[in-house]
Amino acid sequence: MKHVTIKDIARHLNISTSSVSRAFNNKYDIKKETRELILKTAEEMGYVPNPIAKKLSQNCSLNIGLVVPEIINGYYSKVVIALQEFLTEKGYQVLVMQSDENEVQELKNVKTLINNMVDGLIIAPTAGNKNTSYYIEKYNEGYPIVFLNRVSETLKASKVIFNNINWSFFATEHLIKQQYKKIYHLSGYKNLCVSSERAQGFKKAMQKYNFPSENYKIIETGLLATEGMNIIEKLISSDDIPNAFFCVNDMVALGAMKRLKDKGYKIPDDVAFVGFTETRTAELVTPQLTSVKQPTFEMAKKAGEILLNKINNPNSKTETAIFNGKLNIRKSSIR
Amino acid sequence: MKHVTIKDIARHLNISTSSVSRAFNNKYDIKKETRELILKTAEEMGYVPNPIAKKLSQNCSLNIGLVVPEIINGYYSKVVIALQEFLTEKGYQVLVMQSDENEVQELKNVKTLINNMVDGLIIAPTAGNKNTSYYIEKYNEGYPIVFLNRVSETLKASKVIFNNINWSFFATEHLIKQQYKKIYHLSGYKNLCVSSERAQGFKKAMQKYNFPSENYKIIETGLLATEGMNIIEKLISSDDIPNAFFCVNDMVALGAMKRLKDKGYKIPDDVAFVGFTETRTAELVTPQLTSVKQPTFEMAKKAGEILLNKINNPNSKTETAIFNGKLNIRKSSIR
DNA sequence: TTGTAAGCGTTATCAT
DNA sequence: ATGATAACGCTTACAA
Repeated sequence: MKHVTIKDIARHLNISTSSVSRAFNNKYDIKKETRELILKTAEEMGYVPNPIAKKLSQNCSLNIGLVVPEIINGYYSKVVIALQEFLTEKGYQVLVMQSDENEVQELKNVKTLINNMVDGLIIAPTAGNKNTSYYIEKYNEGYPIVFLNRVSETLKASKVIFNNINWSFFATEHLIKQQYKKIYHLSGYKNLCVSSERAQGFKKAMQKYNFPSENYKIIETGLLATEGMNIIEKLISSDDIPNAFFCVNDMVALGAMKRLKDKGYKIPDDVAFVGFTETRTAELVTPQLTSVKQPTFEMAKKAGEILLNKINNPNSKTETAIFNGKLNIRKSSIR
Repeated sequence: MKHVTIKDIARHLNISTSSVSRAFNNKYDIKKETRELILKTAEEMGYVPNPIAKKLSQNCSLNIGLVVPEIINGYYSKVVIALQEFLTEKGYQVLVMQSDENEVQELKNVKTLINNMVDGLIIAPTAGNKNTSYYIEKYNEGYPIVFLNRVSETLKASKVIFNNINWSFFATEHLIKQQYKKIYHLSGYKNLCVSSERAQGFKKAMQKYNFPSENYKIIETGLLATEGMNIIEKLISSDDIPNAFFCVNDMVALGAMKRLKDKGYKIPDDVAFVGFTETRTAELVTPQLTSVKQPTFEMAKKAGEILLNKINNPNSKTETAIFNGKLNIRKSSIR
């Protein structure tokens, strides 16, 4: 159990610790044979460098902090996987913390990670923006931070975001072209910027195609399947079911669809559905759900790239990457 | 950006660093007023203790390593969340690494975490057992490790597992009592112990209720929805569809169910389904899927408890916790 | 090419 | 109650 240290090796070979250190870092002058001897002995003695000590003396941790709203959400699992893959390969370790869609927890996470001396942070914020000013303050002090998703295009910081407005416009347009005449948008929380952007895209399409205002509606729900179910109950009881729903995400769409099916509605004949941010479940339900797919892996990787660039080059400029997606049309929305 | 250190405070107040340290640790003698003065000044100066230095000098990291097969799987997301919650409260930080169902990656993860001086490890192994001997070697050296799930009851190490045999027996029994006469089990990989245990439970039920051997079958598939879909294609083409399927997990069940529905089969009238390890999707499909629910949060927490106990009391004995679940009966399996 | 020694930010054992 | 000081394991000027 006792860790072998650089000193043990030095003593054993009757050389100095600096030589041993050099042998491992291989960037100062050192004789080839000495180096090889050291490495060989180290191997034999079962030496493993102590990263903690390394961090302390180098004042960098080779750790990156990643803060996500929730890991159980397939989208963010993908983000975690993608960043782990990308950053591990670059020699970094990813510390993941999840905020549980809670701003207080999120701020705690960020502070914990900063205290643990991560070299940089990737933050996918939860709804609300109470913490933004704190993050921006850190950002302006030069702390390497990249925001991912759920931040406004106008935020003055490096970020990777999805073109929500355009793609919800396209998704809505698809429903319009399928001749659905009365279309409702189930939106997420108002204070979540991806929600409001998707609502904007929806509205834009409604206006471009001159929908009379009684034929469309934006209804604030949430992000969970149960919330999709609940809103359907309400709409049914007020006898207000449209021909089609465009939903802020797949979970809401799936919940709403489920409840309508249970009540005897036929999908897509009675009511059509389009979701957003494709989940694995979209293909497992009947009918399969039309949805906007985001290039999640690419977006996460891009965030990693921007962050590493900032870490290695502190004067690098603020960088914003905006991604486009793809509308996967399936049976839930075609006549 | 420059971190304020204990030294800065000491210099500023014209006292020694040891006093400052004492003020924070509050376990050595120190005068109340000095302590308060120090804490106040520290606050003002924006002092934040450096955990890296602390780790180095205390030779413990207050980090726990958690290795899971894949984070995108809802089951393991829950494990991550549960352990994060439990361990954070106890003052530990959780480093999550995922193995991507790959034994080589898993071994790498474990070694990375050990090198990073985690105080203990919770390992939820992937399929296969190439690495087991390495883990057991470490375990026997006294390294605190707790295995979670997917390990055999006979493994000589601390572990938290689910009673797969009994609960797949109950799940199968439920189908039998619903009068389904021909029942197939879609099993996972043979070398994954939870798969073989669930297959055992299935077989036990078949034998107890004297099913003739032509009326049941164990078919090895995998753990993914696509694998459930594929096996249905095969069975249809060989005209070999039973009255009911008991599946190794929900994803396989959902995939199989989807494909059968697409082919015009009625669920549960033509074919019934029972899954395992309830997913959120189980309630979103039509009909809703009957499934065995595991007490995931409790199991994860128990693993954390056993681990902390081992860390704080190195002589504590090997401990095994076996959990029971609940069969949530839904429409996919009732006539 | 190698060794010496200071330093990273703490804790903890001595003295005082 | 407080202060010096060594120690944790490693890196890195600087000297030799």
